[in-house]
Amino acid sequence: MSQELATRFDPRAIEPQRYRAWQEGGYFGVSAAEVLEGGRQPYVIVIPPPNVTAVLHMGHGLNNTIQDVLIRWRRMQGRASLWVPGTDHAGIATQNVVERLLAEEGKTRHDLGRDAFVEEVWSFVRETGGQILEQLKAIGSTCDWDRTRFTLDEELSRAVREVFVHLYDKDLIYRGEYIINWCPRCHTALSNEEAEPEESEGRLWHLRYPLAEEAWTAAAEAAGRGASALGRDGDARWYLTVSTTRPETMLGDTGVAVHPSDERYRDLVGANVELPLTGRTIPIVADTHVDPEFGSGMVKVTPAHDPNDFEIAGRTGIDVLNVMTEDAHMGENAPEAFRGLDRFEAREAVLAALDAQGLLAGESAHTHAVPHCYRCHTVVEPRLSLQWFVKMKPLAEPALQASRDGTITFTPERWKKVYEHWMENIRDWCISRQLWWGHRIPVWYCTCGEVIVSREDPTSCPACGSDQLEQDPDVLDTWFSSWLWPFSVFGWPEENEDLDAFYPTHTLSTAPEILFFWVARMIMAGYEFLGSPPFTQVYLHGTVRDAMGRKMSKSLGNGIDPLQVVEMFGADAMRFTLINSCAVGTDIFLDHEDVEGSFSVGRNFANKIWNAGRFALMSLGEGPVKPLATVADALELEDRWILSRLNHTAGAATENLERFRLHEVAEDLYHFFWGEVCDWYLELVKGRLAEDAHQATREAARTTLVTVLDGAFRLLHPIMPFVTSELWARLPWPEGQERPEDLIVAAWPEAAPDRTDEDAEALMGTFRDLVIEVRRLRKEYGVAEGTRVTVHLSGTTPSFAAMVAEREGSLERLARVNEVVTSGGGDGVGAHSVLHSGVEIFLPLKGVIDVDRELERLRGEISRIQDLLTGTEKRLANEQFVGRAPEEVVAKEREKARALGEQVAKLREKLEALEGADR
RNA sequence: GGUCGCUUAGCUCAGCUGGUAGAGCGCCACGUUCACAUCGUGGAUGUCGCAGGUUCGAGUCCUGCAGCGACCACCA
Repeated sequence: MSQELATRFDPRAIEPQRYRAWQEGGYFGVSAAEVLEGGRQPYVIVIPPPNVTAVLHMGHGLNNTIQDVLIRWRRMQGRASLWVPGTDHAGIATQNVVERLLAEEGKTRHDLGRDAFVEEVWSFVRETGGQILEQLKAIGSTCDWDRTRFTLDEELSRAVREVFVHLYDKDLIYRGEYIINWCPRCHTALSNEEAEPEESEGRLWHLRYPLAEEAWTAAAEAAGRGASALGRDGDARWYLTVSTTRPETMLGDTGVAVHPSDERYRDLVGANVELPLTGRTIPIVADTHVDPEFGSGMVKVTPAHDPNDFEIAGRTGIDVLNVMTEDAHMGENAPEAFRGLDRFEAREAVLAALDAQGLLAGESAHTHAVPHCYRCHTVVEPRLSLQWFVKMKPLAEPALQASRDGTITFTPERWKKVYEHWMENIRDWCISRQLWWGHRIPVWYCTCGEVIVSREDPTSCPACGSDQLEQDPDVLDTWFSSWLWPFSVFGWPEENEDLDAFYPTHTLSTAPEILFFWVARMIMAGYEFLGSPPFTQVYLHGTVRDAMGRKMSKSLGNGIDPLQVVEMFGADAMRFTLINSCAVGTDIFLDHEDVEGSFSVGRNFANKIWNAGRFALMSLGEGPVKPLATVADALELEDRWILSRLNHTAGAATENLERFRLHEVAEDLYHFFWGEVCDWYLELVKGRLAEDAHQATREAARTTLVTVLDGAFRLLHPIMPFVTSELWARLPWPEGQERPEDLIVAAWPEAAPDRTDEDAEALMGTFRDLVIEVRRLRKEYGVAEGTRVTVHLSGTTPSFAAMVAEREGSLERLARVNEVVTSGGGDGVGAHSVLHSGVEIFLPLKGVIDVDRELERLRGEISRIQDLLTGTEKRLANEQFVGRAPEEVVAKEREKARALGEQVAKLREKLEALEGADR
């Protein structure tokens, strides 16, 4: 049967069938009964739901591979391992996609109207949405697909509605006028997290505001005290100077502020200022927000267009005047000359108008961070508007406590601090979005003024009985459904068995970028609505970046398509490469211009596993395999050694998985399989597996090989499920031992202290030393590959000598040694060396290599290098050179001299070894 | 400005509780011995950012300095 296996691993030939077989075997699904009645311990992960319109990218590839590794590992441990999949309706993102499609037909969403547009989005989502879940199957994800959820499902919408009403009834949801981040293009509010600041070179303009005449006397005195904001037009009017990066907002100024303890301006507080271009008069007020040290210590206050200024207005009682429309054009409150202008046009116009009146004092360069819309990149406009908010402070308390007392852990741990810092300074959450796609806010307004917040759609007003109710037009922030995900997927608020069995979940794996957006809010929701944490371990993985360190993204075109990688090298290769690169807390670098190079580690390893398995299956033959216990007496050193190593590796793998040290798991398994099983065990055991080998030793080797491969495949399975299960399924099985029906549910190997064999490990270590040293000496002295050599050892211990005597066949095979003399000796021409164990090696070379020719070659080499060295030393002795050449050149020359000197010394040593002895 | 983190081989990074510096990729040489050239064997390359300190011993702990980065908050 083994002849069927190709010499190269071809993942396309096995992966799809394997996945189908698992699905048909029903290995992904877990029922509540298994936990509640069967007593199985659950292990649950809810997937971070990708956007319903998303296409798999490498970030998903990484995150979902991590989750699948954990899920598969726990499943093998016997846990009721459940991974719940699903997608997110992704408000703005999805609406944008459909709006763009409409735009291609020259239509806007307004042309369709709300209901038709939402229906359009639905049909788009039904047709093309969720393809990412299909793509997850190609990378091997073992989600329980029967539990797939969507944040707009009826069940989940019920949870959203319940939560809104619950919070509203607790006075934790309120509606208020606030300055929010507004995207004038998307026409919606953005949370702080959705407004992405970007450093930009801006300008700071200095504007002059004339003081009302009655304040001139005070102004003159203030100027005498060093009030730098004050100035005068010759002998005429007094004015003050304020600075701004957004001059157009001055049209909405309703005050000028100074710090209350700023002595310079104390007499001017309460005085009036004539606001240019508007004909309005505004007061000077005192507020602690002003930094007396910055600029002139005087600030223009625009409450409707700046969050800080809005707060100043709240404290000082000055007016709030909105001069812009929702498109960020100048609105009806702006002077007629500017009305209708876009904000940037208005900026120019205002500057020109001020300049014309001599009120522009100048400008200076100014670097500051300007927030942009995370979706469309438009400059965000702070905007006064009526929005719904959640009071977060009360929700944050238990969620903060959970981190502090260790109920919830963060990996890497540094995120704990970041999380706690954010929670301690939490702000209210603006949850309304001016979109059509999403959960409609469950609030109705009656003409009588009554506000109805209800779990069911009301038909009439409970206050006046009118049926003229109007629902709030806004929808909820996408995260308002996402934060309920860990329990809404199990049917909450309905009491049910799934919830009992699977909530709280265990691990949440995601990117640190959404720690605040999502993770923190889920924790708060868990405590508020179910009184318990939604999960107990938060694992935050790194970002996938390109060779230049840039985040992989569609817009930069530097992404690598995971499906392409699967097509080229297989899912196993991709999974291994990703896990092998994700050391805790570090980002992953892949080169999109060299996909093959990026994934060669995984591809090569998968191929290595395949070929080792292929060889083993061929060598094992068809006959029955004996159980380990029955061949115990016939085990050879290498058998005991590799079984001990397997045990050790299993222990390390378990420990590292528990601590999310996935990179270490991958690396350890790679070295165990390649560096120990393949490089040593298989090589050592080849002779013993031959048909004509001694029966007892052959059976011991067969049993050990099966045991080791079984163990190795189990350990590798979570990371490389396809190649391992394909080979595992073909392994012959020890007689009388029960064989699990599939590797995917085979028991995870747990380490046992009594399976560690210290003696075997130590002896094997010295044996490996010996082989490596002989190989090295052979190469160094140019012994031809096929030539056999004799090895003399002195200073051996009896056990070492015995071990070597037993391993002569192996030494022949591994190092082309035809005889080992352990009684010391070893005179004559040859190579000497000392092992770590202190044993001395002598390799006679007389008759093995042409000593005279080697001597001649060495002498030639030495004189050649000596010439180079002499030249270099001459240069270094030359004062002209050392004095005038650039320092780095001289340093390089010194380095060269040192290296050459070392080389010569080494060659001389070798020469002496060959010459010294009498031949 | 605040907080956190990073600086180890040409590149990307491991090195978890202090005990003789590691991996992958790349590089050099040799190799068609029947699992694998997506391979084998051997090799070269590091004053572990700089300066101090604790210790028998420090890449690992402490202090300072320099450079880089992330996040948060932003000063008009």
